[in-house]
Amino acid sequence: MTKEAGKTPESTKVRRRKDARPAEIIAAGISEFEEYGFRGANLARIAKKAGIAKGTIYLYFPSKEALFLAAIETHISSVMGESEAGLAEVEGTTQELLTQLLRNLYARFVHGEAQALFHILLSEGDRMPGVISDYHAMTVQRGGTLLKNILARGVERGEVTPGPALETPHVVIAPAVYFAVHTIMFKNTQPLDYDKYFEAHLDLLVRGVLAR
Amino acid sequence: MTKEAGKTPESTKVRRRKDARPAEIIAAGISEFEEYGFRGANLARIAKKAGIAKGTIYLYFPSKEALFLAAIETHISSVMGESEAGLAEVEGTTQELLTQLLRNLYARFVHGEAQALFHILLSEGDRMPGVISDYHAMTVQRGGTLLKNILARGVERGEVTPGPALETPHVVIAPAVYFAVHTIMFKNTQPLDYDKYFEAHLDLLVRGVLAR
DNA sequence: GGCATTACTGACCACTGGGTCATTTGCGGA
DNA sequence: TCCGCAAATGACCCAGTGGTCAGTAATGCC
Repeated sequence: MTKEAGKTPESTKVRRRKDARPAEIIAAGISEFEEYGFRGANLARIAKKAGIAKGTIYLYFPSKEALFLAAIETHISSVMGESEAGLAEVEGTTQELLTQLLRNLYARFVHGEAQALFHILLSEGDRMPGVISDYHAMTVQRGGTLLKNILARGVERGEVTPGPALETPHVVIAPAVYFAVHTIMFKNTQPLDYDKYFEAHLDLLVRGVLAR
Repeated sequence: MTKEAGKTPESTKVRRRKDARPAEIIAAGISEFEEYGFRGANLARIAKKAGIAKGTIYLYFPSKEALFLAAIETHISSVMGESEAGLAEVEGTTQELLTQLLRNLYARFVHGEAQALFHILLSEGDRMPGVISDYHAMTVQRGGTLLKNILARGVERGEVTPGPALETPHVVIAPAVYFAVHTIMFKNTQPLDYDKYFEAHLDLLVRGVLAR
């Protein structure tokens, strides 16, 4: 998902484009950081991807860390912005809402770029508590609230039976995170069957496991 | 979790102990790799922890990578060995078995050293497909089989209702993995309440979420 | 066209850290 | 006690990389 995306098409000629640079550098940075993480990322390579000299990066960002922060920040809002599409508004049974929410979650989290971001933050989040907080707010926090609302409404409608699991909605989406983790670790050796897994996840939510 | 653990108590005196060295170096390596991961680990620091000179490491291991592999291998079998204690043998209802299995899982995975191992492999597993395979076999594979047996027996007893979730037992333990992931990422900023979470997990298994 | 401004360059610096090896030192045997 | 070997040392080597800066050239103004 990288390659020669945003460089001047023709020319080995130098161009002065002060206002376009930062975004280009950030784009190159995102692709680099996604692929190699923070430590593994290489400034010379980022410069190459952006079609500029290494020194130019330092005209716009004071350090590798600063570029990383800017890139992550940009990436988070881009990735999260997409998934904004008002879910809570949709009418339907709780099961329909949940299914839709989960499909959406899996789509971005398992196949999309959200997974790379997750991987980076999981691996190297220690170095940037601020970013971690933002990330938490935009994912866990927001998703949790949304889920709680859906479930609360479900209880009112008699579609959901109250219980501890509703106050800790984490457990409801946990299997999706597990799927992402499993994919990251084992995709090359022991990949999971997506359809089966998704069905099992839904089944768990619908009826639990133990007979009553 | 490191510090001056396993060095010769007294002395700045050099000692020749060919047979004890590898284990000491591995021990120091484990602690270092746990704290910094592979890339972040520093050979000089490992040597210091082991109470030897850097060069000595290379008398026993040809490279940083080799030491890492040896350390991980040792660590995996130590961590996994502990949890061997035959669970499948215990008599009791399916719910009791599941509860016990989960308690055990949480205990090692959330508080124990298994989490550090998980974190390393998740972050830097790409570089070592062999280790990843081993890890998969010793955790996912084995745990999955165990869980399938428990659930199958539960079905026979009429304690478990059959369904897709039983063929993908991943979803059953997924919340535990989620907890570990959440802990790794957010322990300093947004820690979860363990007891509540555990209860919610169990609740999910017992009765699902949606009313029938 | 000439000039001032400044975006841009890339050779260079400084430092880190994995890996080497000539030298030193502990130790067992004669 | 002395010798020879192998264990251990740590100064050194060098590749990789974040960061610098004197010089270059694009651009806009007169």
